[in-house]
Amino acid sequence: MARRSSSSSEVLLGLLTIQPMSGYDLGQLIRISVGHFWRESYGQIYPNLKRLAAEGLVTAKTERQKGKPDRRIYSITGKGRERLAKWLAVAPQPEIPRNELLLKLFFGAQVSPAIPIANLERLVEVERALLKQFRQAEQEIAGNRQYPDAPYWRMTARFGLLELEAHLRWAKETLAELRKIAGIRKRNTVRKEKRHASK
Amino acid sequence: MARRSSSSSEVLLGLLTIQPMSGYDLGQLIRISVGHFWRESYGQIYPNLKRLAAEGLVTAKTERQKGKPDRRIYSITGKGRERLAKWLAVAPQPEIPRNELLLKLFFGAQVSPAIPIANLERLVEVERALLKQFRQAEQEIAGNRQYPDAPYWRMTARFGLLELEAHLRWAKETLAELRKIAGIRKRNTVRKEKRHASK
DNA sequence: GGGTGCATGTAATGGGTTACATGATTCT
DNA sequence: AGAATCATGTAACCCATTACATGCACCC
Repeated sequence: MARRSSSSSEVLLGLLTIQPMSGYDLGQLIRISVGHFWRESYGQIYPNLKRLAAEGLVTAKTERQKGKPDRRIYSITGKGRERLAKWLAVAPQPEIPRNELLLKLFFGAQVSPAIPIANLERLVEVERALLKQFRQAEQEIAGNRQYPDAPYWRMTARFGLLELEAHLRWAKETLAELRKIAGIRKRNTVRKEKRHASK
Repeated sequence: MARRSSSSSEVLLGLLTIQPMSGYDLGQLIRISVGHFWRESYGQIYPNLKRLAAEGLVTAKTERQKGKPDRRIYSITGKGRERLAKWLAVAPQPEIPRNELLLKLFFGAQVSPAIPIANLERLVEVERALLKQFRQAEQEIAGNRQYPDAPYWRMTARFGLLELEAHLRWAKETLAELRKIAGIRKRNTVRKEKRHASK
């Protein structure tokens, strides 16, 4: 059967250890806290919360609001914490994520070098912006001595930082190589044109 | 509708530019060439080849063998090359892959530091082995001046190498920090025990 | 004799995203 | 007036992996 144990409910349990929250809150928090290595859509969050409640891993209470829709606030239970701890102890098996940029680069010879160059330049732009955000965020978390979780949060942030830096270094060296290839191709083209002209 | 254009057929087209191949061959080749950033299962390859043939992007002929099952050999057509080129020109949008190891580390405070430490040590082992393979493979591709694709293959291999190195550096520094945390926790535990004993 | 490799294919299953529905409030 | 935010939820769809089916040959 090999159920592809998805960890989609476990993120919810994990974040609920910080404090009780609604599904909507969880969605927000996922984006800003673990967003650089984990995504969850609401189409996944809401049904999973229901399942967790049915299993007794979380409890829910409805909070009425004026002008705004009701909120369902979920809290993790003792049983939920046990489940979380058990999941944490299972060694994560290494996954190979798909990387479309690399795949396209792999077939780069099929098109003009201008195309992989443009793709890489776009990547550099995006990642440079991300890097800036990251360094700022790191500073903010750095001073945080409140939560016992803070050191762990810093470690994952640091991962993102180092990976980004590695990507940028690679992109820089790769762009240089691609431009060299483009240069050679251009010179060849020019030479061919000259030959044609002088013929 | 937003069809999540999956690039699953495009890998096949791309690899078929190297030479005509069977679905089985494609599966093998995917694993050894782009395997470190792209996976494809046979349950995906065979139906996709059929679809590509129906669209006229590849042609197929059956090759009889003695003792072994027949092979269906696929070749890319002119139309297929066009499709591939068009796909290559579309800028890949950055994807955020899920990383279970990081997710578990993020919630590391919920359990004994021994657990994230063990997870990281396992990662280091696996990635060190991979790194060795990578360096060997790089050497082999390095001398390859045959294919015009070779430079591009080298670039993607280099990406894998730099990323692995970054991961290992991060793991090393993170393990050190985790061990420090484990040490402090141990000392505290000891002190508490002493206090209890002297009480 | 039993495992592994070659080779193709389909069906079951399940994870996950996107789109849609609803509706009040607040900002531009 | 119209867009965005808050808030929950469901249905449609899609993509992908896994399991299963078949069958011969080769090696230990």
